[in-house]
Formats: sequence, structure tokens, C-alpha cells
Amino acid sequence: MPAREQLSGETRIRMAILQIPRGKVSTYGAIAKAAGLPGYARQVAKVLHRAYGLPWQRVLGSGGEIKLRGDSGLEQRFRLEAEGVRFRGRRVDMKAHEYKFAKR
DNA sequence: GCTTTGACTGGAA
DNA sequence: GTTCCAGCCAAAG
Repeated sequence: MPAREQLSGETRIRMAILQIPRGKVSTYGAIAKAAGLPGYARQVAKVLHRAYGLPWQRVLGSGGEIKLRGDSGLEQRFRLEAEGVRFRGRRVDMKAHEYKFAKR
């Protein structure tokens, strides 16, 4: 298999997102870092926007805040609650649901 | 190949 | 709580 360094940023980001288990969530910054690309939060957002087959609902902004607007935001919240994720106001209870990526 | 875009972040006021 | 600002940089057009 190819070394991680040869994979595109998009691919790495996708792999990181796919590691998030059901009932857990993560943030843009954390995913970028887990993908080996610290500071690429915006890239994560763009990949998610395409999100072919990715669990996009498990990705939140810093502090567990939903960054989507309108319907998408409501749907995200709805889907997460269906997985057992608890909300406090407009944020997810990160203390209970933040996913820590495995160490390389 | 240059310009725009982006579901961001963290700090300051 | 808020608004504003600068930084990050690949992917899309």
C-alpha cells in the first residue's frame, strides 16, 4: 500500500472522518490534525461539502458547535440525536461525545 | 496558471 | 454574549 505521504489531502481527510464511530463526533481542526494536516480546517470543510458517502453529520465546528445553517443544521442535529448524541443548546456535549483519533 | 472559494479557528475588542 | 480580523492552503473554475 502507498505510504501516507503519497495520499492526497482530500483522501487523508476522508480516511480520518471515516474513523469516527457511530455516536461520536469530531471537529474540523481535530480532523485536519488527525489527517496529518494541521491548520487545514477549511480543506476539511470543503471535502465534507462533497462528502460522497461520508458521515458528515459527525463533523462539527470548534467547541462542538454546528456550523451549518438552515435545514442542513437541523438535519445534522436530528441525525446526531438519533445516534444518541446529546446537545446543550446549539452545541454538542463534547465532554461525552468527542472522538479522539487513534495515534499513528 | 491565476483567482475565488470555503460546513474553519482562535484571539482581540 | 457579539463582531471583527488575520491566518491557514488545497481544490475548483
